[in-house]
Amino acid sequence: MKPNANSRRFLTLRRAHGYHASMSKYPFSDIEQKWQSHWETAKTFRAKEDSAFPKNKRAYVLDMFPYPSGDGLHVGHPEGYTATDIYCRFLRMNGYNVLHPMGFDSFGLPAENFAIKTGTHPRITTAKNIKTFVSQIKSFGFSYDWDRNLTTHSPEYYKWTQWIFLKLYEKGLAYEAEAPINFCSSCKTGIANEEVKEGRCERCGQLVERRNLRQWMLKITAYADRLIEDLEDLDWPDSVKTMQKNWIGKSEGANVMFRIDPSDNPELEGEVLEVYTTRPDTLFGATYMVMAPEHPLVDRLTTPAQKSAVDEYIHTSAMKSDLERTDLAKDKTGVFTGGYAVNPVNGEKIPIWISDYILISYGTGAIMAVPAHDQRDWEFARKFNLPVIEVLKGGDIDTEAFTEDGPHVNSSFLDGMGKQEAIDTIISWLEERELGTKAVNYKLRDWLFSRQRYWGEPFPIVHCPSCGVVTIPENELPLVLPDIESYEPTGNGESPLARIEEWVNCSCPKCGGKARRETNTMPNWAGSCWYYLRYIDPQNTNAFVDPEKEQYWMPVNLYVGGSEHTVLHLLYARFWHKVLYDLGLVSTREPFQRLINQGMITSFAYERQNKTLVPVDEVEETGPDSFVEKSTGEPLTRVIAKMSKSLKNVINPDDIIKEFGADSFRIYEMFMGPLQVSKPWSTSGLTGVFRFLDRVWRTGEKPLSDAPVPPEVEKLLHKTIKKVTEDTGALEFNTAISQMMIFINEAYKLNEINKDMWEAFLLLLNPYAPHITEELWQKCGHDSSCAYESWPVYTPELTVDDTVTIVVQVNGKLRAKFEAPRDMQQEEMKTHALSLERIQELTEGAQIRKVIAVPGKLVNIVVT
RNA sequence: GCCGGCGUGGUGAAAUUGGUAGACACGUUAGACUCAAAAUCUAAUGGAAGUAAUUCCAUGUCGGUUCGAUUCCGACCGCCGGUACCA
Repeated sequence: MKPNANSRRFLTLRRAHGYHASMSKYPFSDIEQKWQSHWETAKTFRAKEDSAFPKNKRAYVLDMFPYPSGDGLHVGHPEGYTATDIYCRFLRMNGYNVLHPMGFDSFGLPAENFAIKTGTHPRITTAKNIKTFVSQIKSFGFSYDWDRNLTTHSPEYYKWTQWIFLKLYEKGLAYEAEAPINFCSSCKTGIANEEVKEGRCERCGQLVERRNLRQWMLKITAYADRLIEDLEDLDWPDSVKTMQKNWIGKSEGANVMFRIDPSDNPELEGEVLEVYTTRPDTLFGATYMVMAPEHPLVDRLTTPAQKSAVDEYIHTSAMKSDLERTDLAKDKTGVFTGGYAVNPVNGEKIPIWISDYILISYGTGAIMAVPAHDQRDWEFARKFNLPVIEVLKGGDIDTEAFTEDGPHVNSSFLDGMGKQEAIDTIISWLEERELGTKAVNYKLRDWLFSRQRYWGEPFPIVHCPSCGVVTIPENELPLVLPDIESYEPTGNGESPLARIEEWVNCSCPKCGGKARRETNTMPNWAGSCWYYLRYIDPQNTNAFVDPEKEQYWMPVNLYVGGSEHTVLHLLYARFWHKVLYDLGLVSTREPFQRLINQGMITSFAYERQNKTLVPVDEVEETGPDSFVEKSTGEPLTRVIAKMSKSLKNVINPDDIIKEFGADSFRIYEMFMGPLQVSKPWSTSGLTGVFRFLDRVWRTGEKPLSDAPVPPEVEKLLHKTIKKVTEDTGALEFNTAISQMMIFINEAYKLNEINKDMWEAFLLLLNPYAPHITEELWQKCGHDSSCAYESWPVYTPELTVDDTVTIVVQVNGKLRAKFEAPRDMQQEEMKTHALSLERIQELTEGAQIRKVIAVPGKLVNIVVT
């Protein structure tokens, strides 16, 4: 998974504010190193499949693994990782057996592009980057079971990626196709529709062109219905479910056969043009047909008189990129072919046009146009003066197409019916006469599963002149990626592997004759489609996962990652998982039971009047919320933007840890706001949590004793336990932290600290700030880690106050307050409120219409 | 355009089975400590008026429901993310 932003050293506004963490005596650096190496050598967080834990006391908590880019970790990564780490530590202390692994999505283009530039083998670059990532991730003190670490580029791992591909192939879900694909001339590779952003390559920004190349495709469309249906039972955000549904884009309608009129060209006798429509009920309103320029019938339908115009149109649309084709959307273009079709319901002869607003890849690549009831058809008809026939009453078809429901007119046997009834009727009518069928279409296309690249999994496939496509036997896996001399693509669209003669030429596993290996490699998504299963049993050499272990841990109870993977990664992984489920290889229908998208960490940026952005180092703060550009003095507005190198607002986590410590970093990222929303980084905000931890440290230096806890502090402790327990379980870390701040602000005022109270607080704080709390726990006289201590419990009676403040309102406005016992009854509240001097003043002379009392809250007096 | 999300102090934010708007934190101001500064500690801090008690205004805008709306409903405005003629 690729990072969105790149980390780079950045001098923060911290110095301007004069705050420097090293001025304090809290020795975070020593403590953090000490405990990190303790956890590592003691293997504190190793997960075992211990049957003593019942199923409901096991938790699989997963982070989306990173692509190990050369830029290292940026501040966005640790946000999700910290959240899951806090949750895991919390669960362990609550008696759960927790599986919490980390690994690397280590095949991918950047390492290969670097190889092209420098000649360094991607394996070397990747290993180096992973080393950096591991040490960076470890510096946060996350409680991963590092023994389960995996990398998708290692042969031990991709052996099983290849093995799963063979299963897909055996099931008929992988096939070859010669298809026009998006080709990036800069990456020299084919790319999926999903990787084309606004007509440009998502990775390099190059305009994408179309090319015909032989490709491997995965039949994800065969699972479209189940991918929609099974969303139902998942504990995922509704927005993600909706996006996946929209992406799959199921629509129901009918395929309708239109006979081609052969009167001008006898060769067309018996030829049929099939269209897909969601509105077969409007068939009587079809006044023309439109085919995609790429439609196979275009050539034969075109009359000699129209040939030059049609050829030219086909040529221009082929030259257009997808971007241009869609950009010109508002202004419809098209050409008449000269051919005619016959409307099956009434025998009318209607002209056939071609236009690039019809996509060859959707439906049948041709439509019947009903301009009265489809806006696109309406625009097209208006431009080319084609007739418009109203077949549903209710709209004004002179101004726009009417797409709502209404009674049918001009439609013979459908007249008077509503939309749904007419659809059902016409479909049966068509089916009886074999002129059409009910049909379902999806926006989802099959998954283009090959890349003409080096740094990916080789396909376990051989092409034999006599046997055709032959799979490599399972016992010969992995098919190892060979070393090569040059990483440059061949330019004709083949992968660099095609140049290694001794690798490409092989013998056919079936007939032993001369054969050639498949030279495409798998896309980056392949490895990330099943990594969560391999963590369960990463060393297994006999199977991709042991079934018993799989059943022990699956499904993933909580999956946390960025929303950029909402559609693709999550859809692809669900697809593979369902295939494995159908093969009886995994026990759950879905891989990820609960999903959370963490928000993006953004940054402040400064905008000129003309909406251009100024790099942070060019900005001067002249007052509260007022900023000017240093060089020009132009006033600037502070806005929120993504971190970017050019704006110089990228934060490097290493710098922050060095200056403030990992515990501060962890708590700050959680304190910024709710996990799910995006929030701007502010280093000055970080000082607040640093002060909090420093205050914890100083409180820990006070004498510990068994001195009685003042009653109000004891109550505060129990309220804090309650709030932190509830909020941590609900992943509402920001409010839990705020409650712990409230507690420490009181506790540090005491001269002596009660040991039991202090230990309870340390355990509450431990998931958030594991290093400082381990150290303070040890100072309390314990000689082992507190990672598996029992979570503190609160006494419910101590979490509520005996007296509450009752608010008195007059006509809904706050006018007075009084203290009352928590259980004061409504009548007494009313009497007391009305007796208050202030209220008597305000209600004097007025008529009291009504008095409302809400126990424990307020009294509202309505007067006129 | 469509789909999804979000609009609260100078800043990050809190509070919703409808019941004290602004917890906690940053910043700012004043004070203590200090030769001085930093750090630390104490206090104040939504806006306006008033010596004060207190009053008025305030959760994007307008309207509705209600004794009472940041919370529910309707319309609109703005921002962010996704998507692109899917017949």
